[in-house]
This record gives sequence, structure tokens and C-alpha cells, in this order.
Amino acid sequence: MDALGDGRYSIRVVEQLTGLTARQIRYYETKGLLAPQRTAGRQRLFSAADVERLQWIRTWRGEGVTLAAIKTRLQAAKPAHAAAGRTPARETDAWARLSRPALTSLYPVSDRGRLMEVMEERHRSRKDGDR
DNA sequence: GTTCTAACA
DNA sequence: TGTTAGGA
Repeated sequence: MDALGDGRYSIRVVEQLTGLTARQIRYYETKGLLAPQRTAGRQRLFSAADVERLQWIRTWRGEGVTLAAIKTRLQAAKPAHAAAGRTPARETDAWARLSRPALTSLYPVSDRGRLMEVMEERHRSRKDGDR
């Protein structure tokens, strides 16, 4: 039960992808850090964007950033222009700083295989020293 | 069988 | 946070 095939992931897959526990993921949602869509049965369906947000949450949390501060960063990073369906006029906003460059910095790899390895490493460190 | 919410360890 | 109860 993993890939839903259409860019949406079950919470279990998101656990593997982010190295977070389902408990944490649900908790972050209650804190308003993300709002994955739901199935009719109320099960969460995470988009790639949701996964990306969670990866940032995990990274920042590891740096000691509080959830409140992370929420602010994510809100700043949230591209209002995306919802508006147009390109942002200013490339100097938070979104521009936090998107491509930051992700590239976190995962300086271009092949999916290596990316999965990196995430797996993070997943393994979840239970111990990484906190 | 998987995920959900709520609540307690 | 982890874990479990009790449902959907």
C-alpha cells in the first residue's frame, strides 16, 4: 500500500518519505502547518507539496525552530500567486528564497535513487541521536 | 487491513 | 511523543 500513483500519498508513505511519524504529521496538521486533502472517509491524501512542507518542517525542527516559527515561514513560503495561477512579480519574496535553492541545498542530488537513500538515512535517524 | 480521533502513559 | 481504544 504505497504509491497511489497520481501524486497523492497515504500517511504511511509520507512517513517513509519524510522520516516523520504519523503522530507528528497529524500533530503538525492540528497546528495548522499543513492541510492535506481528505478522502470521503476522512483519510489524509498528501500531495507532493505537502511532503515538501513536511520535509522543511523536519529540517527546521532539527535546527530548533519552534512550530510557531515554522508556521510563519511556511505561510511566507506559501505562494499566493500559485493559487492565483500566475507568476509572482517579486522574486525576492520568501517563497523565492525557500523554494528551489533551499531544496537543492538540502538534497544536493538530481537522481531519485540517491534522494530516496538520503531520506532513508533520515528515517533511520528518527529514533535516535537525530533529536 | 489501514487510518482516524481522542485520551492517557 | 508514543501508544492504545474504539470506529469508520
